[in-house]
Amino acid sequence: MESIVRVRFAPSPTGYLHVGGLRTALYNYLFARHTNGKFILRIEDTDQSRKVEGAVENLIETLKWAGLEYDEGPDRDGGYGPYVQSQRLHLYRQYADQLVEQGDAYYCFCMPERLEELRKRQQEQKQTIAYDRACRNIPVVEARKRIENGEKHVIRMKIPLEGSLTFTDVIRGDVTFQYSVLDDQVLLKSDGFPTYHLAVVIDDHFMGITHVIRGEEWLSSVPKHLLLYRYFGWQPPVLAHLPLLLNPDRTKLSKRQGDVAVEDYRARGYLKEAIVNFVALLGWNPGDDRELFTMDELIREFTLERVGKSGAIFNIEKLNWLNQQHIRRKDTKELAHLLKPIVEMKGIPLKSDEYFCAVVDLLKEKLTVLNDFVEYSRYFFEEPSTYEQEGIAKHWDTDTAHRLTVLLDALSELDTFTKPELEATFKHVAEHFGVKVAKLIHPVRLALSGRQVGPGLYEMMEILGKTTVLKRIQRAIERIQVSPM
RNA sequence: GGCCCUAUCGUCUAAGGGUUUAGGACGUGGCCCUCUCAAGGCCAAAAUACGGGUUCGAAUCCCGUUAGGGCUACCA
Repeated sequence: MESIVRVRFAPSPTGYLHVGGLRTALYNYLFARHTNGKFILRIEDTDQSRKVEGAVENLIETLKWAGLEYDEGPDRDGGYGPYVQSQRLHLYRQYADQLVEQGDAYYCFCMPERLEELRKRQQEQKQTIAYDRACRNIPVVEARKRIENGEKHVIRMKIPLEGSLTFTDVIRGDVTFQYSVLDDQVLLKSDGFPTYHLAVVIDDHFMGITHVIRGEEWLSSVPKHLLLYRYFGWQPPVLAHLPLLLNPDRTKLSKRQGDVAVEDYRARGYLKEAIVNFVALLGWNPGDDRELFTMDELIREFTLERVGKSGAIFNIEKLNWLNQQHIRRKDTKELAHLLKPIVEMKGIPLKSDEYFCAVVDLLKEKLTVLNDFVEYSRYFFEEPSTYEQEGIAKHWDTDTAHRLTVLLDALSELDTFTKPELEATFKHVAEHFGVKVAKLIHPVRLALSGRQVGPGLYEMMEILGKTTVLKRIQRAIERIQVSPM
């Protein structure tokens, strides 16, 4: 069957992909995949003053990293291109002119300074802030003459002077606006670029967009868009306005109150699986108690009907937990592949792939973020440079030195250096001294890793290998004897 | 200021008029397990913003208040 659903993610390239943007993109993506529709990426770069070099590439890279593959976009033509608004300028001009021709829009020659002053005055007098429609009644013939004379101008849409408009939003239900509170919105700026409102309507129409799924900040401009659809005689898409993502203090999620760029989370060692899972759950739930989802499961379960209405705070604690869960579930080889560059970047000498995987397998259940691995695993790759002070005080004394010496002898006798033999040896030596095995384990862990906490000691020893283990215990004994606590 | 949206544990949320002593998860506290740390298991504290209706019955429907948010640009 031919697919009919077409949705788009339409960001402005102002720098990086925001986590709120990621969620919008994700919901669009999930909806498209769930309905066997198309997911389209469109770049909304109509504000020349906010252009940021490399932002588009960065956006695309992050989107792909997160696993949101689009069917059509700037670098993937689907016959509805171009997918960058600055390359569609002729279209906007043409349709803006058509609206003027029809009498649904007009040329406006008001200078920014006058508008600024108007706003200021309205604000002081506590009036509704809106354009006073000074140019609305200039005859088109006269306006054209002024344009020919080189006068700067914009094109504004005509809002009906009275009446109201009601529309249905999939998430919010029926919403009504009085025309009287709407402004004669600028559609085409004096630099020939369209404003968002004109461009979004024209592009969504010509790209065959069936469902507009975007942030709630757009809800109040819906009447303007719907009016444009009516002026053009086009069928408007289904609308779904998503609740906003919030800072811990309930203001709109922003920089300065923590990271908002997806790439920052990526750099801090969060898995794409965890981030996707997490933002999916911010405003949507499957209707039961499940919380851990793969992308495929999200695609299967996602519906707009289960999207909530209220804003959600971006809570890092839950993300940490999800990241931990996804790390534990990840295949060791894949995880090792992700971890390797992080460790390499710190200049830590890696050993064989086999050795590295063994370490990853042992430590993966202890990681909250990937970057934790660097410090958790360091002693597997290089000699510990220091021993934790508290550990020395707690676990190392002259008695220990004596016990370790005996243990060292016993260990050096071992032919196979695996958990069962190690366990038996420790038990045996502990019994010989009449102490608990813990009395040996803790000092040895400190000797081998320099730390008080870590994975199971026998597993650790198995990976480190006999030679390294004996060497490090010997070194610890010497250290204790030099400066006994 | 005006318009619009929203309102259940600290946080994410379930419950779509009776199945509810309002369920789950994160986080927090306790216990168990245990060589440490995690993980895991068990337990606990923790919410329907407030006030009116409608109804035999309201977290759920209506109105108001309050609070928060969004919009109010030749930004998106």
